[in-house]
Amino acid sequence: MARNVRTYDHFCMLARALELVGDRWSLLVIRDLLSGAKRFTDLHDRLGGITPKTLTVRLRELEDAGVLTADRQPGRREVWYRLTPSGAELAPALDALSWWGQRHAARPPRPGERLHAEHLLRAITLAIEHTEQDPSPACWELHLDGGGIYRVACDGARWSLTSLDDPAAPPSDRSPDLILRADAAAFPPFMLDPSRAAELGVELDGDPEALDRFTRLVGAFGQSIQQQDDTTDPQIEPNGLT
Amino acid sequence: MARNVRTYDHFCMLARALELVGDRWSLLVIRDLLSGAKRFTDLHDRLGGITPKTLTVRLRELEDAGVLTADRQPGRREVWYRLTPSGAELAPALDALSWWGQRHAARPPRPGERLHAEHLLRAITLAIEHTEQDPSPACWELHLDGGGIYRVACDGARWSLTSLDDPAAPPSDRSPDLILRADAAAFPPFMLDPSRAAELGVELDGDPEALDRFTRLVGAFGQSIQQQDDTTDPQIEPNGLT
DNA sequence: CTGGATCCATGATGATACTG
DNA sequence: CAGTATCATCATGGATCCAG
Repeated sequence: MARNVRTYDHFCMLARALELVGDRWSLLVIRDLLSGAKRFTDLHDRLGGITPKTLTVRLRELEDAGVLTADRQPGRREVWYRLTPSGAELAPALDALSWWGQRHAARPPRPGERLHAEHLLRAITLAIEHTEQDPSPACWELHLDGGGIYRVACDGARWSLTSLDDPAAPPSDRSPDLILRADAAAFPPFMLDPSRAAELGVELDGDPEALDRFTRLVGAFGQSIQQQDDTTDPQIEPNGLT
Repeated sequence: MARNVRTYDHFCMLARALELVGDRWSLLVIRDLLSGAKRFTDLHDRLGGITPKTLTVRLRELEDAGVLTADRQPGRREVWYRLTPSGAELAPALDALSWWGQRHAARPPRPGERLHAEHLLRAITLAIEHTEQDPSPACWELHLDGGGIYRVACDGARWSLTSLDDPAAPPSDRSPDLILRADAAAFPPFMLDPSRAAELGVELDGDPEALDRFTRLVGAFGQSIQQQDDTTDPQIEPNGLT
């Protein structure tokens, strides 16, 4: 193999980590695999802007680094990329960086900025995780026409985001207490302003308590984003989501 | 200004964070400022391998990003670079990445690899933080001939690493219970194998309990590093440091 | 001396098109 | 679906030089 590994040559664990996952796009590839395995084109779609060549190179580097594996089943065209246990352990680091970004670089989407449902869901899940006091269990199932199926769940302590399109997605340990159906294109604007549900054709079903909690948590996130613009240093306060 | 900011154009808080601090060398600059303010040449020494041009560009970018500030006191030649509160809040993210590196990419120093006392101290502090059960307060002061002065301290819950060469270093809230004096060159080999203290001319003073704890914690770290080589995927177990 | 700036070489990334 | 191929551009490294 002998891939072109740019080193720092420091005896430093951070430098070592960055040699493995610090290249441009690498952490974003890992981000998109945290919710479950993806195919090459799934990743290419979500990573809008990356060229196929760079994506190929990154996938090979991360495979060499032991962070992900490529499942190439004989007789199937598709290649499913999946995090190894080592790669999955990067979750706390990505969450910490994302949470920093959310507090210091949040702003409403800009025109021309790609807005993928999965990234929006990750931001909301992270905000809830960091701000909701005394979380109770939850299981929301989101069916996005043309955008896949996701599960956002809380086990009573931690929240998680899972892509149910991954053929090996772990089964739920509880049935959904809320189901959302929406067009993939309508989903992001809805999440940023849940009051537009009817206008955007978003269907919500579930028991009243779950619906109320969903609307409250998502609404608080949307407001925290809409309040920010490019000139302020945003600060998300631990309130409003309790 | 209009610096050349390479964007991802994703509505994603991780991508936003990486646009600010994800360039090559950026997180290592922040790492070296976490222990206190540094001058240009201090950073250049610790970042061995970075060119002055790249360091200049990174410092300007991070200043624009609000992560650090440059103190240029009139009448003084030195420029002291210091993290802003926003920059200091990156500590959990850097710790998470470093800890991942320590568990998945640890190995003894390679020939030709730069081994700076500060980076070694950061690795040890992090390992102790993650593995010691029920930490009690501690305050170690390390005087390195030609390598500065550091304080490694525990307040009873969290460990910290502070460079006492920073003219604005926060005062200690307790007097040191252990003082180490060593030549800067002798310090890294000593930390990786504390039994070589006499041979390397390292002086240790303090009360017996503190000395015992220091030797135990540092010894466990050194062994966990020495056990690794480039072929194994290291795993640091939460034991031996209790 | 510190804190850079300048010039050039090279490697990494981007844009676009195409293929097994 | 999962990449390659080609070309252009940009970021980084290496070496040297300079002003306060």
